[in-house]
Amino acid sequence: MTAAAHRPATLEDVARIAGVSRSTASRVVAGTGFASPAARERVAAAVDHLGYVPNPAARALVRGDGVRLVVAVAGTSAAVLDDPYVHRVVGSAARVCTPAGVGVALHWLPLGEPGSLGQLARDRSVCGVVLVNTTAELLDAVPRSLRGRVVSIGIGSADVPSFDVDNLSGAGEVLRHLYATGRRRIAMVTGPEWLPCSQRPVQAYRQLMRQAGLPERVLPGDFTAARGRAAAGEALRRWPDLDAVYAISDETALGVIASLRDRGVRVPGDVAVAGFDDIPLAAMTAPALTTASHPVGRIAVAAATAVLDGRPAAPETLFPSALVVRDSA
Amino acid sequence: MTAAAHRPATLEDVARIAGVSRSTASRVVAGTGFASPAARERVAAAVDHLGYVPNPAARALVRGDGVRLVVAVAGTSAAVLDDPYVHRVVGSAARVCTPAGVGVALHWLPLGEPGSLGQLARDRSVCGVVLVNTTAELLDAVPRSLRGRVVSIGIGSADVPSFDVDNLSGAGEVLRHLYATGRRRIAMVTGPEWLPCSQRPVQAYRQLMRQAGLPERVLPGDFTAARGRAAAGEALRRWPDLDAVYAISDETALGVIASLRDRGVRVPGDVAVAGFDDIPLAAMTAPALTTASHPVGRIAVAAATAVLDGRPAAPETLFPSALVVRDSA
DNA sequence: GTGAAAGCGCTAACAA
DNA sequence: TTGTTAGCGCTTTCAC
Repeated sequence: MTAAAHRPATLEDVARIAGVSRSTASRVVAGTGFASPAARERVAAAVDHLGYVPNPAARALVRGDGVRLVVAVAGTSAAVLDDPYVHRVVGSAARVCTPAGVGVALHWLPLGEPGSLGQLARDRSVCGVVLVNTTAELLDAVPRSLRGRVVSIGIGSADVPSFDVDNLSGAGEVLRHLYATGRRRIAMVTGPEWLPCSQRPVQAYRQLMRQAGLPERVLPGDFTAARGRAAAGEALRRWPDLDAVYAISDETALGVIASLRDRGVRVPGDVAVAGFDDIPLAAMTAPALTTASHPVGRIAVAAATAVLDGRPAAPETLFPSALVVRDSA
Repeated sequence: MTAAAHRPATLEDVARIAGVSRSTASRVVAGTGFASPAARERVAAAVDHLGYVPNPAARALVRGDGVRLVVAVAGTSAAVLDDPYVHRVVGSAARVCTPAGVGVALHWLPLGEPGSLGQLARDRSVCGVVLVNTTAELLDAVPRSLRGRVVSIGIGSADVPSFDVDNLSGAGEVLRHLYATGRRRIAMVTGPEWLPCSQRPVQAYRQLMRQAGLPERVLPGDFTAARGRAAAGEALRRWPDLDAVYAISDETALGVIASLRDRGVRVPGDVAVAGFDDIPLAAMTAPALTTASHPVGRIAVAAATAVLDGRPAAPETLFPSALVVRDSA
């Protein structure tokens, strides 16, 4: 790697220096096809000498396989793109895509406008799509041409493999823990109503409550701490005998705790609170948060890798969620 | 926008349908150069009819301007790429780059291996670089060929415009607040020692302590909550008369508070604790965290936009940091 | 095993 | 104002 040539080297330069044709140079650089050991060596030397770096855009153009992986987030407003969860997904995806010479783009998918997916499908620079917060409606609108290069973090469909945390059993574990520690008046703060993947934990909740003959108390949420604050007040007002709150996000749970504290309700003494995600700060709060783990990074990596590889993925890949018992419940 | 043609339309198709040449179609689609109103209209109709989406990769190839914006994070290990702060930067950058047809890539820049920047400079698919956690050494190693398309979030140089929070005055404000509320034995938990942009707050600290005739007590940190826990113990051991801790990240501050609480030290009664960033959860903890705001998203957006635009940016753009007084100090 | 040639989708001179 | 021509950097048949 020589000092910066002012114009970055191209494969043509490499070929010339190595005394071979561009085709041969291409074969050894891309590691595809045949080449004599001698040629191999001389090309390698030239690459090294020139500090040659292949241009993924040119390669993608000729092979027709795109240079951008799109993370497409469904939601009611573009504000969903500011969500910390989304940023974690994008960050992890970017890390995986970099070695492949692929960049990550971040799109908002307006609910009820499934047409925006067609746009992505017709953009030849898009090598694939990772859907986040999908709905059944959106899944149905996935164009044929996207098949095999689209996956979903959340619910999936026949055409769209899904990667998600096993939130059904995760929720079950948390709820059983609440029950086992004597809680009987358990309220749940859910995710947005339109979001299918937040329905699973609700199912788990309803089922368990029914089995145990306990009242079902569900409050809609949106994963934010602010909503947690509000929900706690509402819960207390509607159900004064409340002895536990299960929130579907750690942020929300912390909001619940903050609100409870402000009102002089002790946690976990009077009311136990549990969350979902196990964010790093969950261990630092007072009381430390009881929650269930959520390997967002690993899920995003798996989803992005599946798109990049282009191999047919399993219809559903579930990542385990583990109960983490701390102080709040 | 017709139902999905199986093969996405190209400019050629648009031109044919519109009955014009490819160049004319290109001119009206790209909005560059002349075209008669008639041509304009027919091309627009064809685009609409075909659902044509331009291929940014092809465009970038011919214009020589790259399809990826690289977020390059310096650090001692690749683990820096998992940092929530980095993810926020990547997420915000991705959002800005998407309309331009540019994807975001995430690179680790090993400390002491400035050569890795050359690699990026020679990759023609890279339209620009946003440096994060830069050092002077790295800045000096920025290749000429990157000039005009590289910026830094953190310290800058003659060739690299910097975008950063005004952490000097932010830190000053926090420290003055601590002093004004009667704290006199103030310890500071800093960022990594090799990281220049975390030195500014330390300067502010040392200067203020000196002016006030107070002891200087600095502990190295790494922005994590875990380090905060450890640092609190260390501080208590070395300086039993401690009455305040100023941590350079909210996570660290929350770790400090957790550790203090475990040891029976009351916050803010015995020891006040302040942080830096104002993460959303800072308002939810007990006690709620006193801190200074840090508009990471806006900074990242400005940095990415500057790279994308390619216009010469001001050598230094400072974003204001505001003191947020809550309960912990 | 290797090279010549064609072309991915697009833009930018240049001519008409 | 428009079309023709020549590529951008790379991969990939297809002959040799």
